[in-house]
Amino acid sequence: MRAHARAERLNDFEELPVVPVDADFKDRGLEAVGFRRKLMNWYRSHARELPWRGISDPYRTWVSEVMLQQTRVAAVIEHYENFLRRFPTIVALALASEAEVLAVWSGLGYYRRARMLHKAAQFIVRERGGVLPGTAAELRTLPGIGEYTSAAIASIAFGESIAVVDGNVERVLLRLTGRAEMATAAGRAFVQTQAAALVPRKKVDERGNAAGDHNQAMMELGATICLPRAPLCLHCPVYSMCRTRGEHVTPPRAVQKSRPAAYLLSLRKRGTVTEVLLERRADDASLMAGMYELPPLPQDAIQGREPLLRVRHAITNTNYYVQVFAASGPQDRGLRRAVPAAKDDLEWVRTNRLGMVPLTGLARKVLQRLDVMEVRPVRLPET
DNA sequence: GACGCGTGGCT
DNA sequence: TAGCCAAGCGT
Repeated sequence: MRAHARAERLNDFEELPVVPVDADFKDRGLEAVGFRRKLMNWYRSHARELPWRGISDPYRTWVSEVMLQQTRVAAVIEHYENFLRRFPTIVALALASEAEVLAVWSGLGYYRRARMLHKAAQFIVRERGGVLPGTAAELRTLPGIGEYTSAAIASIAFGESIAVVDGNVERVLLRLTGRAEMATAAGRAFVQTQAAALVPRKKVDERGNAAGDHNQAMMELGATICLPRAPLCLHCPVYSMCRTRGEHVTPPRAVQKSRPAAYLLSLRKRGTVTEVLLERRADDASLMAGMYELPPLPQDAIQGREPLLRVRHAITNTNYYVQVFAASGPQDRGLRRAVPAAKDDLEWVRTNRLGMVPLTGLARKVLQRLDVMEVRPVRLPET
């Protein structure tokens, strides 16, 4: 599929400015000094202000990098501050239960990340006196920290001169070097070499953390300018060095599927407290194991009934069209009996405790939307 | 090396 | 409405 970025983004212009390509870097590689200068000048005036920028606590950098794996910045911002208020240090995280950690992570997705972050914190406290390792090689051995995250933490938090290659950097470098379609093993190896050649060698420059800032600038360029579908080439600081300039194909996306889903909302009063019926997902479930959700209802149980709420919920490539049915009155006993779950998997939970329960994102969304749960779910320890 | 793992705002 | 998108990791 052709990228139409050029035409779409040039409404007010006759054509792109004609700028000669700096050098024949398709074979020789990008000219590093000039590239870095252009990139960093742009980054210093255009970098987004994000809560994890300009901090000096490696633990916070670690948390932010794990949260950012495959996750939008906006979603991370919503959880980052909350998480760090609840678990301000590695020790605090290590001492928490896994359920507490998952409860704060609820809604961020990829819950394995939270479990591995928790396990790594416990390992660090047990084996390393609570101190995060300071090199990429050591970080790489921790659960949940792979090639990308180890390089990101090492360069951003500790100034190590090591190249970071994420999806953004890969896209930027393939396009810059005229290999935009080379999404192969050879292409990735080429990108790694290019990225390594561009990282500043000096640990610290007159502006601060040379390698960490460079890496963040590369990613920022991919995230805000060199976009996957429609790159904003007119705003690109290294346009003059680019071989493709928006003229390249973009890979097709996976097709989306739609599926119906139905859940039961069952509330009961116990004196002054309200309780909601939740179902705990199996520990061996492939998706969201051990987390809590509203009890699912079979489709044939909801025929002819009006839902209390309709929401859409997207999981990977499937859009779930979700209906929630209330069973608060005695007339709805039939609906409650239609829940196929085993009794052991069902649990009445006080609504004022929902913030401490590891809910699935969908359960959290539904309970908040129906005012069963506060929007601010995290309860701080009594201060 | 391929696959499975979540999410929700935007259009 | 339904499709698109976005800072990886482990097996």
